[in-house]
Amino acid sequence: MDSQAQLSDTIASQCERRLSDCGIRPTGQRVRIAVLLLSAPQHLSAEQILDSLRAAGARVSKATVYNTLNLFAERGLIRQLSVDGSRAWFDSNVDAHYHFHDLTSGALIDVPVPDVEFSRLPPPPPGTEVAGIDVVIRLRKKA
Amino acid sequence: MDSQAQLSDTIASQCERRLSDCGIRPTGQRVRIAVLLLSAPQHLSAEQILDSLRAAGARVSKATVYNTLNLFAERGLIRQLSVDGSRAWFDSNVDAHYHFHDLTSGALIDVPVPDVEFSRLPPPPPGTEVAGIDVVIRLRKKA
DNA sequence: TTCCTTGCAAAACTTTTGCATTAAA
DNA sequence: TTTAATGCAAAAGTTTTGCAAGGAA
Repeated sequence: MDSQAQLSDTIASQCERRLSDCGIRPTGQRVRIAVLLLSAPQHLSAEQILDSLRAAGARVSKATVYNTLNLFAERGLIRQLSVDGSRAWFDSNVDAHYHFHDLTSGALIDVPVPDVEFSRLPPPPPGTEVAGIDVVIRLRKKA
Repeated sequence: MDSQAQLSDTIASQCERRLSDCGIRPTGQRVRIAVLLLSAPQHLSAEQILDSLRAAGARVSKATVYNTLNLFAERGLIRQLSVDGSRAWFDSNVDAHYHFHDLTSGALIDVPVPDVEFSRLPPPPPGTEVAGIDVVIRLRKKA
């Protein structure tokens, strides 16, 4: 076994562990998706994940990708974002953070929490409480 | 002509005027959609607008509703929002503002700009400038 | 007439679902 | 063996598009 394969095994093992910890049975497809998505903080669409896995030679169905992403999101392993109306983006960074959205390229860039500070926020309407705050800073090319 | 009809005429005339001012030819369907949407600050989906117009007896097609909403948004008469992945919401309030998003009911509520104050914001990446900032405060039922 | 708008249907796209098959414990 | 996951295809939901017909200038 070369070091590349060994490294992959390690990552796969870590992912299996994370899935198990969340009460998710670490099946082949789920681990593959986890390895792809959880290896680094990133934003991927279902289509990108499907293409990536198939390009790597895996046999995966669209249904499984969606089922898996929804399951991961439900268990808090990933976060589903709605920044543009076109499709969902799946964010492997589940720590609180915000986003730049580059309108030219469509790219999403993480903004760490300490980089945004609110000195005033409205009180939530009666009977409700704040579940979370999403901030999307839209970017265009500088004039 | 009763006062109700007179009032409607006035609103329709105002809408026609706004469309003309934006370089949009004020056709029957466009004015109808403008009257519905621009009469008050609100958030409507394409489907809601279609249903509303048809319930009022108008002959309108889905294609025209979408064409018109896209045209209005392009000209800055309305704003298209992506708060949940399910569909687009069209906001007749184009002044800068933010939103509460009630996760229980799905309702959107405007948050005036002065109610949110940033004491710190990240600098935009090199070569870009901030085109706008969207803030969505998600609400759940209070425990 | 000429250009633009509309309606309808179909297409395009993303996401979900039903069901037979396969894999996991 | 028993339960759950997968693949495939089809369905569902939203939005766009092609094109013929209708309306405005």
